Amino acid sequence: MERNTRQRGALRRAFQRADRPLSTSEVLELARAEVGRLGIATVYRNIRAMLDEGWLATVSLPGEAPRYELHGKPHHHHFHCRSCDRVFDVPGCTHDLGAGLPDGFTLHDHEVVLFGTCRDCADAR
Amino acid sequence: MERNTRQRGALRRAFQRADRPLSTSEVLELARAEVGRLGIATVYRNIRAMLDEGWLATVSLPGEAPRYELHGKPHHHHFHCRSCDRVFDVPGCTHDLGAGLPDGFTLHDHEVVLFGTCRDCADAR
DNA sequence: GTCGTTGCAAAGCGTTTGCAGCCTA
DNA sequence: TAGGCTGCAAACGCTTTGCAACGAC
Repeated sequence: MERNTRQRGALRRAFQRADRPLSTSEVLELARAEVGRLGIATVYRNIRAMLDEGWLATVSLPGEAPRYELHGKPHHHHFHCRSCDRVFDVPGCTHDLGAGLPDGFTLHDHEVVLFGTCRDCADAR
Repeated sequence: MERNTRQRGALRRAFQRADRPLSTSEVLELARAEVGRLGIATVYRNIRAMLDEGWLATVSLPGEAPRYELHGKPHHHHFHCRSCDRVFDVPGCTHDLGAGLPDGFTLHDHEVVLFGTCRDCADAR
């Protein structure tokens, strides 16, 4: 039976409050605002548990450490700001990605990552 | 001044012969057919050097170890077969990926990965 | 009081670095 | 022969695991 510990609660709230996918270190930092002695092992253990239970979804970007966000959002892609290294959701998907696929290949799924500069970083200049 | 060692030659030939992006362990295995005592550190050092000199390009897939292929191919995306785990090039890019981007965000670059079944795996069933 | 959970530290694992010896030019 | 290159092993950074103590129910 799962117990509602302070640590677990702080981690869930961190994800719920975030408007973007979070890395393990980002979650650790956010949750430590509530639970000062929170250990990194607890973060990893709970993220895995939340993935298994379907509460979180993995956001893996090419060449980047995986990030995590609440599961169940409608289909969307991700924008990676090369300046601040944060990741944002980009709603919708109107692209015809199956075009140009070699004969005999079957498309099941896709992953689109956009790279550029977010508004905050553009404003900061 | 760069020297043409047996190790470096074996690594270059492995990439030239491959028709798909190779991981570090794949290159190590292929090059060891020529140079039995090849060390993994030499593989990493040479891959980095070949990237710096622009001879190789990184192919990073979400949630996967990076792979490398010859640099200079025209813009293309990658198809990852979930059955045989091989990666294939998909030529062309006709998608309007900037659509739907939040205000203030600037798009510099993008990365598209398609997942599915390749022809070989489809035929095998 | 039980036993799931936590924090710490040690262990793993893939990648990088230090160094003495090797080998190409 | 000089000095770039290599193999080995140790160092590194991130993630996982072992274990005794903690605390939710």
